Amino acid sequence: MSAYLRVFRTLLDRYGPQRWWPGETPFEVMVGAVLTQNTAWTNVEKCIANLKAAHWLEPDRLATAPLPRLAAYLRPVGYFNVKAERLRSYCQWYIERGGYSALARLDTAALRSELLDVKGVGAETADDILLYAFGRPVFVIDAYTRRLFGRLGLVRGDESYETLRAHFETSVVRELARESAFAEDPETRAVAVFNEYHALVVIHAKDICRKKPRCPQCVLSASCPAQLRTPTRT
DNA sequence: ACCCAGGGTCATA
DNA sequence: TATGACCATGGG
Repeated sequence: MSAYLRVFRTLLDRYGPQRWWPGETPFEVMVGAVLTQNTAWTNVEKCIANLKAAHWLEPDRLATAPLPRLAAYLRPVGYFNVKAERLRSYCQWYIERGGYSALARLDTAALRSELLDVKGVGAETADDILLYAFGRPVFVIDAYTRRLFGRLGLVRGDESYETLRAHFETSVVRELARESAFAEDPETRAVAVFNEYHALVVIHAKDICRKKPRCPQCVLSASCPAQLRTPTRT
């Protein structure tokens, strides 16, 4: 089996399917994607709970929200002034563009372009939304992905976001095409694997890197000097 | 007390 | 194109 699928299988065997993204609706996924920027997910959960309790977890409500009050609900995620503005401008765009059903009619390239035009939505947030809210075949690149595959020696890690995304997408799709055990069409298969793959990378980071004492095989934490180059043996 | 967290924008060279 | 400053709370 090829390198990227071997890593995928190893993580899947260890942790099982993650069923991402955590969130009950596509809109909640979008909100979480904005709020989790450089922030621990446990803090995001508190803010989602705040918004739900206030009945503010709706596009119309957030699009017209007074920034000071919205920022107060968002306090636990940090950067709350910045994120209040980002979340509100995202919802304004979301409503202007016709909401989910209208956006879902766009092809993936057009939808990404629209997302990137929203202030506060960068490459990773856009891809989180494309993959986990719209079900598009996009491989999300984050700091964990760079660290893990960099330390595995499969990439350098300092490539541009788009370079890495194209690399992972083509590599995984190519490796999947050699598998004969799948019946679905290639795009459905890619979405399912990209979805699980990113989730497993993040779960692996939370599992390994946060333990104390730190796991000596850790390849994800920035503060862990250990190098693990053969984690994919089965 | 220090480091890190499922980034992004803006100013500068 | 590529760094660096900045945003800011919460848990280890």
